Order: sequence, then C-alpha cells, then structure tokens
Amino acid sequence: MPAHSAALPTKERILGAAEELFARHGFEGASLRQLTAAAGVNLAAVNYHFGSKDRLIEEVFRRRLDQLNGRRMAALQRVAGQPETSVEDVLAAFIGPALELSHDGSGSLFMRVLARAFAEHDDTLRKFLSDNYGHVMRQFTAEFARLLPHLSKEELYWRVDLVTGALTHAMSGFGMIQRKSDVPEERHREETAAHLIRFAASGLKSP
Amino acid sequence: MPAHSAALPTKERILGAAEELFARHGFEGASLRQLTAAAGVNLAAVNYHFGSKDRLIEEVFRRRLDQLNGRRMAALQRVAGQPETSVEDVLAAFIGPALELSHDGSGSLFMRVLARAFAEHDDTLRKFLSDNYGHVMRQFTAEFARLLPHLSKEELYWRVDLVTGALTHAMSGFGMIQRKSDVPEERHREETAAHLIRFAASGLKSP
DNA sequence: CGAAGAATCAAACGATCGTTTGAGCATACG
DNA sequence: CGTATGCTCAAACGATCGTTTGATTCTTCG
Repeated sequence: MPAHSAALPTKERILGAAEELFARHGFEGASLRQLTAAAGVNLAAVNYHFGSKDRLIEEVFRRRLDQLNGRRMAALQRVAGQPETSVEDVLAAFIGPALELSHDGSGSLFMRVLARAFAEHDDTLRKFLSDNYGHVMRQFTAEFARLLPHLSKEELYWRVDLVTGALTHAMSGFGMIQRKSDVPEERHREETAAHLIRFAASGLKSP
Repeated sequence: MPAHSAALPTKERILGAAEELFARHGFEGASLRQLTAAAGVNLAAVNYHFGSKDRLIEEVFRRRLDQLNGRRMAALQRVAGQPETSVEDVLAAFIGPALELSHDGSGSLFMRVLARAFAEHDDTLRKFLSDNYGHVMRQFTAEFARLLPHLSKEELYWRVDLVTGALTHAMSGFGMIQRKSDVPEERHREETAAHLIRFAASGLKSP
C-alpha cells in the first residue's frame, strides 16, 4: 500500500505533468526527464508506475476519456430514440461534456492532447483509441442516422467527420474559445456551446 | 553550380522524403538519419543544403504553401468584390487548390504535415506561418464579411475558424476522402469539393 | 590540363533519449 | 523487534539525436 504523500500521489502528479507537456510539445517532443522534473518526482518513477512511456501515454488518455465518454453516453441515452429529439439535442450531448472538461482547470489541456492524437497517424495509438472508445462515435452516428434518414450512409459519415474536425480544432484552443475576463465562466461555456451547436447542426442538416 | 544528378537534385530528394516522414512521424519523431536514408543522400547533406533541421521544416512548408496560397489568391481575385459572388464561390476558391494539391501524387502528404502544424503550438513555427501566409486567411475572411454582413465580427471569426478545422481535418485524410477505385480521379475531386463546400457554406450561412 | 569551387562522404562530436539497476528509505505486519 | 513490501533515489546502460569536421570526389571554367 502506498504511503499517503504530501500533496498528490506520485502517479497523479506524473499524469498531470504528462498531460501538460504532451499538449505543449507532443508525445515524442516531451521527454521523461522534463516530465518528471515538472512533476517533482524521480526519473525512474515513470517506468516503475507505468512500465514504459507508451503505457503512460495510454493512461493519460484513459483517465480523461473514461470520464468524458461516460458523460457523453449518459447524455445521449437521455435523448436517443425519443420522438421529439432534435439534431441539436444530440450535438449538445456530444459537445457539452467536452466543454465541461475543456474549461475545468486541470483538464483544459487534454483537448490539445486529443488534437495531437488525431494528427498522429501512429497505428498503435489509433488502434488503442478505436478499440476503447470507438463505440461512442458509432452510437452518436447511429442516432444522427435516425434523425437524418434522408442522408445516404456515405453522406452521413462525411458530415459527422467534418463536425468532428471542426469541434476538435475549436476545442483544442485555436479559435476564439478563450473567455474574456468580463464574462462569467458558465455563461461563456453556454455561449461557446451555442456557437458550436448552431454551426454543426447547420452543416449536418444541410439539404 | 550543382552537377545535374541522376534522378532528382539532392535538395528535392530531401524535401520529398522530409514531407513523407514529417507527415508519418511528426517533426520531432522523424530523424535526419531516417530522412537522409529514405532520400538516398548523405546525413550531412541536410545541414549543408538547408543549414539546420528547423530550416528544412520551413522549406517543406514554403515549397507547397507558396504554390497553394498563390492559387488560392488568384482564385479569390476572380470572384472578390463581384456583386453576383456567393459564399460557395469563395469557399471553392479556398478549397479547390487544396484538393488539387491533396490529390496530386507527390503532394498528397502535405495536408497531413499541415494538420500537424496546426496541432503544434510551437511558437516559432506558428509565427513563421502567420508572418508568411496570414494575409491569405485575412483576405478570405474579409470577403466572407462582405457576403455575410449581418454577422458580428466575433461570430464571423468563430465560423471561419470552424470551417478551417473541418477542412484541415478532412483533407489530412481522416475522413472518407479516399477515392474508390472505380471512380475517376477528377470526378472524385469534384464530389469531394461539393461535399466540403455544401457543409461549410451551410455552417457559415447559418442564421 | 590545372586550379577553384560545389557537393558528397565517413566519422566523430557532445547532448539527450528511454530504460534498467541496485542500494536505500519508509511503512506494514508477523 | 525483524522482516517483508512498496516506493524513491542517484547512477549508469546502450542507443540515437542534430550538428560539425576534414578529407575526398565531381564539375566547371580559365
């Protein structure tokens, strides 16, 4: 059993520093020496607690995606199959949890890590993400298919993919997603969600 | 003066191999040793011809972006300011040249390199891209502003940014952009452009 | 031809990478 | 108390990184 450390357990400190440095410098660009120095732990701690750098990368994803996709699925279940559900409702179920994470202090960098994962065409990482979280995208796509029955399968896949790209890009912090200092946090989140949902719904429902 | 080599000049061979390996493994992930081996040139050739790895990265961008943005600007000039110009026309001027490049044998990997550049928050690279090619995005945004006068500045920036994200994502090869073997190249390009333009125009014109 | 310059080459530079080792410290349990 | 067990630590492992050097080859031109 681990002794209760001063501030945070070593594993959590490593995961936090890894998230920040992976977002800033990429998976190959961030070294374990920078990482462990930032976390204030010994260099060997990574291999002791995680086995390897690759396994650490997977854990960085697992920690956030388990929560993020759990909330997405829960939100989807609340509207899926209902007769009065709109495209906007489904988009809100997809976007809302991501925005909560994105504006949640320690998790705000994870969206940038996720954007990097999309840019990586590394097969191992992509297979890990597809195996563990592919079912979420499939469920959302199925619900969109129900709400947009006039779209061919190919047309639907196209549009869902374009929506994914737009949201990933926006939420990884390139856009104007930064909150102005005179706007309250929660209100800014709602306005951001409204922007994203309006744009994506328009694209999805395009004739 | 360079002697005329067997196939391609050394500089071009390096640029070609760099584009492929940067797309596949990232800027830090691709080493000069892999790169020069793939190009069939000596390791020292990179520093001899380009000065450093960072300067090589810049040249990889310059070679493609000069052509890409030149064509974009030329296409934009043909429709900008005209009274009968539509949002779709401007989008076509932006997307068409990128699709030509994306489907042009040796240039097909460059869009993936560009997607990586977006994921990199490296200040040096971003400043280079902004300084050299920022005026292109500004010109297109100005034309969108003319065609969508009811949008606030903030709203317009939001939507242009979302369009950029969607297109970068799609053209870097995550979507279904791959051509089926029974569809002719040019027809597939037109259909792809039609998909992208319809989606983006819908998002931009959203009420 | 012969000198000059451009280009290529093998080899090495110091720095840094991910990973491993083995000793040392702390806590837990008989 | 003594001895496992979980954890941390400094140090080192071999490999690989970007870059530099100095000699060698090739090309051009007086």
